[in-house]
Amino acid sequence: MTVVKNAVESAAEAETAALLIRRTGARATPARVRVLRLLRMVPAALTHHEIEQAIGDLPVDRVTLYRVLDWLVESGLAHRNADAQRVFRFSAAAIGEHSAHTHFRCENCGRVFCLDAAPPAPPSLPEGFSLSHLELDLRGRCAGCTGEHR
Amino acid sequence: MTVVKNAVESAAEAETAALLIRRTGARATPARVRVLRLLRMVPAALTHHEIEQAIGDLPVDRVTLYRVLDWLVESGLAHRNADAQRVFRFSAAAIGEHSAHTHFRCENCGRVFCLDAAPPAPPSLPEGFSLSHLELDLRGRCAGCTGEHR
DNA sequence: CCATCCGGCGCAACTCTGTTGCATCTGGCA
DNA sequence: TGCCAGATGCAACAGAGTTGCGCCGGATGG
Ligand SMILES: [Mn+2]
Ligand SMILES: [Mn+2]
Ligand SMILES: [Zn+2]
Ligand SMILES: [Zn+2]
Repeated sequence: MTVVKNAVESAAEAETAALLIRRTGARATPARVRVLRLLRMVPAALTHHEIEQAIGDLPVDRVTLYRVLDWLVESGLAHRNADAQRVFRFSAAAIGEHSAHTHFRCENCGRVFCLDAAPPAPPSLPEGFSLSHLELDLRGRCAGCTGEHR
Repeated sequence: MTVVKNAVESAAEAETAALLIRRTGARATPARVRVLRLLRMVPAALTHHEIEQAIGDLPVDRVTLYRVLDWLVESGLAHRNADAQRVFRFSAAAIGEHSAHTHFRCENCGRVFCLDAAPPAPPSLPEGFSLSHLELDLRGRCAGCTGEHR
């Protein structure tokens, strides 16, 4: 019952991912669809390694996965940022909007959570300075990690 | 004239660095003093590689430099954070005050400027999240780099 | 249908950044 | 000055990501 429902939802999610990919003019290959679907369904920023684990059955080649992730970032469908352990983490981009938004990074598990709080207004800069990027960097412990030992 | 003055200032900076190091109870070794002095004099967060270049004469062993940087971070004299290219960058910690303040990083020359604008108020977090660090990350072009080609 | 083409894939080898093990050396104190 | 815990230097290692190149298979045109 729930199994069937999940399977249907799963297929729908895959189709959505495929559409988003084709919309860019590129091919909706299995690797791309599977990775984008995963990123869109998981509320966190995942590492290359975590993604490899998560799509364990029918494994994707290591390099292919790197190239899929590069392509997703380049085409605007995903974000990449280096975590505190200097490993890249990938998360699905918000559909319509590329606009800046606020992130919370858990210092225990390394995951990144996207908050819907609007970014703060930029402060006044010294004469001659120009701003191209503004982001509020928030770190601490996520709900899942609060109260865990160490 | 200016040469002499710079040399004196240079020695004074080195002595300050040595004092800060001894104050922690550890040895003020040449490598530690040279690295901390550099970080304190440069208004930017530098990579291991950039630091190696900057203290070019009398080179420090690669591994020793890594260990010096680890020690500086561990002892609270420097900060480490991974940049967008997933490389660690190191900067001197503010002496008395660790309080959050606003930084502007020039994407052309890489320098970091400390603004006196107060950091924004923290947004409300999801249930169970706790905040330990808040920083406004501002990037763009500094006054010196505005209007330069590329 | 078939030929062709080109984007994507798989594998191997490589680079870059940082770490670990271990022998040797030395800063700072007695 | 002599001592020795704590630093250093060298070599080997590890993880994350990149590059080169030949191959494959889906799209496209006849
Ligand atoms: Mn996000
Ligand atoms: Mn600062
Ligand atoms: Zn967490
Ligand atoms: Zn600049």
